Amino acid sequence: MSKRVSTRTEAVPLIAEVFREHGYEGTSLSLITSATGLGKGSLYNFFPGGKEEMATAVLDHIEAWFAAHIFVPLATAKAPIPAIDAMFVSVEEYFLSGRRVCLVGAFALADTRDQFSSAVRTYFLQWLDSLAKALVRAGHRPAQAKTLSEEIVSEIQGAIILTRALEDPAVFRRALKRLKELTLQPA
Amino acid sequence: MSKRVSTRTEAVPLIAEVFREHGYEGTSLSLITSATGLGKGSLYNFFPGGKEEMATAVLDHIEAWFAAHIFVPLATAKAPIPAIDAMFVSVEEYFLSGRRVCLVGAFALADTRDQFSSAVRTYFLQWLDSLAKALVRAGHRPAQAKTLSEEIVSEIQGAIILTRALEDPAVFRRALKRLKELTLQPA
DNA sequence: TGAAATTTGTACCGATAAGTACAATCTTGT
DNA sequence: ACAAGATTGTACTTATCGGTACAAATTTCA
Repeated sequence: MSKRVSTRTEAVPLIAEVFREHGYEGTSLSLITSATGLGKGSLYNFFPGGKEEMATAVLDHIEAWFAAHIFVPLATAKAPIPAIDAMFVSVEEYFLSGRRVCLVGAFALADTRDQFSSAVRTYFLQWLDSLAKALVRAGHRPAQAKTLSEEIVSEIQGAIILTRALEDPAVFRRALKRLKELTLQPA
Repeated sequence: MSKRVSTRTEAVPLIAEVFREHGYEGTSLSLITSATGLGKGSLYNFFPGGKEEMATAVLDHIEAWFAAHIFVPLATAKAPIPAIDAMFVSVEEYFLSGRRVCLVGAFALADTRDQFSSAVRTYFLQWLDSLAKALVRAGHRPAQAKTLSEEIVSEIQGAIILTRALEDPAVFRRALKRLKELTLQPA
């Protein structure tokens, strides 16, 4: 249980995992304490705003990770195809072939959507935008790139749900394979 | 708030809506009381097993609705194409163009997945299976029908997430349109 | 109508929630 | 070494949670 952690920075990814597993409402400070080894004193020292500030920190951390590993490469890499391929690899690893929940997606479904609407919206807008940019550079027409990026991001989210529902990671891998092929056929 | 309801049967859809809006953990008996007008006495009279039995009743109710309106027509209708078209119409209406959460999908993401794993699994298996059957009758090859049904069900779930994240029902409608076109092209 | 059974409001239970207060303990810079 | 500041464990508060007990009210039906 306790990972014995001692800084705010180290705590954030562990807290993220608690939110992923239990959702925002289902996450209690005692769960966070047992996941991090941090007592209330430390937690409220690191996050004076309590649970809400922890969730914000987690969402920031997630966005930073995706920006660095996915959004920026997609939007700026010279070669778009390798960047798109790398996205699919990162996505498969990050979401553990669909067994690991996308916290931002989960927040979009619950009533946390309203509380964290800006972070949720930004995350998906950045993903859609950067992916569409890469698709355009890969030879797709702008309108098609927009449609295609929406399809890809949607289906990644849906494939996580279906994978977890059926407890079969092959569902997720098949979805990624299908989506990857879609990116290779500029009309 | 209070809809003033007086039977178990009438209560179930109202309770379903509470679960959809707040998730399982976020749903409290007091929320259910204010949504239905039923006090604890009545609630525990109708649902002796408490919150868990309410969720089970809700899941059963949802499955029955989908079976009657979607799964059975898909699996048995003489003409598969109209049944598939009707599915898309029903889905768009039922999920309010993506603004309304799919409770079963949401349960698959949270740790409720374990508690209600059988209901969650069955719902999606029935959907996949009945849709694949219709696609086969519509001229798709069995393997392709299976893949395609997985793609359709996944993306419907993902489109709900994306629609809610961006607060833009057009996302959902575009996804449905795209998916519908996919069903019309047997290879 | 009146007895039996069902239904329901209310008071209560222990557990746990988020958050606060603060003294004790550690770090740190000099 | 030692004072100032940051950090943290512990005890506490208030609120709410899911659930139980049960008497009062209502319905049922002979």
